[in-house]
Amino acid sequence: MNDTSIDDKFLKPYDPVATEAPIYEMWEKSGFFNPDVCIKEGITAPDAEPFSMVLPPPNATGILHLGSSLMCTIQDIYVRKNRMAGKRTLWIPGTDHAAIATQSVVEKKLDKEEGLRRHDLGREKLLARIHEYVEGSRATIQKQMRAIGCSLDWSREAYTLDEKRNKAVNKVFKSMYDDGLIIRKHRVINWDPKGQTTISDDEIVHEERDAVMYTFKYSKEFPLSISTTRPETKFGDAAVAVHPDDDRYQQYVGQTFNITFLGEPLTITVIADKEVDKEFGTGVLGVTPCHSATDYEIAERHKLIGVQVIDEYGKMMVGPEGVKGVKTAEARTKVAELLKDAGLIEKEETIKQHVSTAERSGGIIEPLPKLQWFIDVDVKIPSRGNKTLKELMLEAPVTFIPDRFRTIYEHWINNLRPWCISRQIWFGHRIPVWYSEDGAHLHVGAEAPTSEMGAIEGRHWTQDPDTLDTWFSSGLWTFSTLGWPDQTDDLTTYHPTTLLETGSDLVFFWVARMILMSQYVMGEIPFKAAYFHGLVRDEKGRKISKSLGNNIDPIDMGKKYGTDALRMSQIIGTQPGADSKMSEEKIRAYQKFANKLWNISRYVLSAEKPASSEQKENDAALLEELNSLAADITADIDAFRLHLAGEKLYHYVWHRFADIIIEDHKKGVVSTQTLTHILEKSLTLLHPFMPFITEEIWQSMHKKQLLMVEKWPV
RNA sequence: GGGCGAUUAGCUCAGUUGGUAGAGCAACCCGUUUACACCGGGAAGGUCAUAGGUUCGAGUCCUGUAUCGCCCACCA
Repeated sequence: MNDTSIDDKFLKPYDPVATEAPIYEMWEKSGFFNPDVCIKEGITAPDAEPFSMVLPPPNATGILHLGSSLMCTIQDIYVRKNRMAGKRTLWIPGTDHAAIATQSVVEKKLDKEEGLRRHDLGREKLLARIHEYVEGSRATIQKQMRAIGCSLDWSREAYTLDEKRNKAVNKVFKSMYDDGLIIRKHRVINWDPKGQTTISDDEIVHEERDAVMYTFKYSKEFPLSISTTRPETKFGDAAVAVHPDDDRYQQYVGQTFNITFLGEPLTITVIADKEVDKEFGTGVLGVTPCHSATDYEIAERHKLIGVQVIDEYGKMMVGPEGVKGVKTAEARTKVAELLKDAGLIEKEETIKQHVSTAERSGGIIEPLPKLQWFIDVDVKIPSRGNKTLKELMLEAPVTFIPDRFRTIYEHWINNLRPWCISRQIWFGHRIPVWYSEDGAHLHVGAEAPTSEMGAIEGRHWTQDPDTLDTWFSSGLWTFSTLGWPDQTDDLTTYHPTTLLETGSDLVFFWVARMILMSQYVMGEIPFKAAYFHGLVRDEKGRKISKSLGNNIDPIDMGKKYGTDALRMSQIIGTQPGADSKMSEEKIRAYQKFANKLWNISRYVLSAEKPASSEQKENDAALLEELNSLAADITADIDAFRLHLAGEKLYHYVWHRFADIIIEDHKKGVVSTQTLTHILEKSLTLLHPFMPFITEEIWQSMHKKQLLMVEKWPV
């Protein structure tokens, strides 16, 4: 008899647009994205092994790009496979408030559209506008994640700046403060004159530029010549330093000179310090404690104090006419001219120089002395076996994929300096520190101290105006999303998380910070393995950028070729840690594959069904082959070889199933029963990679259960 | 300056412990319209960057070189 019930939709090519949204809705309604529902419905055993991941929270400013869709696809493959394999599987969504990034986007928007600056609105109003903006863009992000097919547990969604996460942030801050890890101190920090805030060492991008190096003397009377690319800073010099073994200058070491530098009085002490390179320039280093981190350290060692000569807007605070009040770049030229006029310049040469710029604003970093909050990574922590944060990070048993990232990570930790965590912007977690009116007392906590808390009565307390580096709250993500500081069941079950998957550009910013925070707060690693994907580039291998206009919108691609085709095209040919190239042509290739699968299903579903079960000569061998494929695919996924798993499935479905097995069925050497079985198992194995079309076909086979929770066949 | 990665068919890339080079796309020839033209069949295409070494045997391991790329870095 003929099965006439095959759906008419199979008579046409596969239509992803009509299919995908209803399928996602069906999944979401089932509640199976939430592991608790899976247990309640008997899909998952209550004592099954957990599998958990956090979604790297996209920036609240973000729209989805090809990097995000690759990330979502990889993670969704793991989540779906493990859920099908019977694990208690949890994947937590969220968004990142991305402090500086978001505030600057909104500020630019306000300036452009309404001509408003941050101080026109004030703190409260600006924050309200930012929150409004963030709400809108979070909704977009959620929609996009659904479009990619992410099987995220939306009931557990989190936001790095929501109330619960704020509670976690404040608690960690207090605890780190009490342990002496968070300290407030004066240091030369990275000041971004454009963004008007400090930034951490990691938020600096080095750019190579041409610069003129001047070799000159402060004055005629001064015996030593120095070399610098920044003569304008020399008004702040406190010393000149030479190497202790440099015979040329030993006679001057220890002497102090009171001189005049272009009309400004300077007191210069000659010191010996091993930091100085004898071979560079004249071998004499002008020490400017307030405007160079190196010089600050040298000065500290020799107990010298410098004067600040550049302000927060990058303008000169001292100097003669034409220098004072002028921006540094301009002042530099002017000082060079004045030195030339005074006959003090000995040499001028153009050299290549690395300039530090702020990652977000592009502003040229001005090292300035400031009182800021830091996390010290070299303080012994009694509650953690007297180990330092550095040690806790180094010994964390986290597997890196590919493993070369472990070396990169360790190298970074070994060179880590105190992490500056305070920012002079308004959007973010407010530093939970209060100062008494007279400045003599300090209180750490979310609220101003009350008398019960042992505060001194009658004092007026003001909260620190600064906010925290966005990575402080991101660092808590694996446990703050699971309910910490409350001791929740989620925390017990799902932490440490099983896997973290993210871009290789986040090794330091985020991955290292999560390991730091989790090791300190939880006393355990945040995840057992960290998997890194590379950059997604265009077909010519160029970075995706606004100025090149080479952006490919994954949502558009999904509509045009099908989300499954997009997912496959991003997985195949992409190894962990390596950059990948994307083109529409590649996506189109997998659209054809989706359609092939569609037509295979059409054939199988309309194949004549035998009255009773029958065996054909090729059946046994085919089933054995399929079992071995399933084992192979499982091993590939578990060993992070998604590109191989995807390729093998593609090859099997097209060149074994379609080309050979179906043809053999036509010849009568394969039973319909076996054919149907092969289709079902192929759909199951393909489901994590191509969830929409496989579910759609599965549903057309009149299955009671969703393919999404079908048992993984190994 | 330090570290890392890549180099395989025209293009994009596989090649998991060393055992006679693979796929997709493009191009070429032929065919088919009752699963699929978003198709089928066929043929073509590579001294695996380069020079050495280890081995019975190297795309795969070791050393050097070149080119490209990335990350880190307080030589002013």
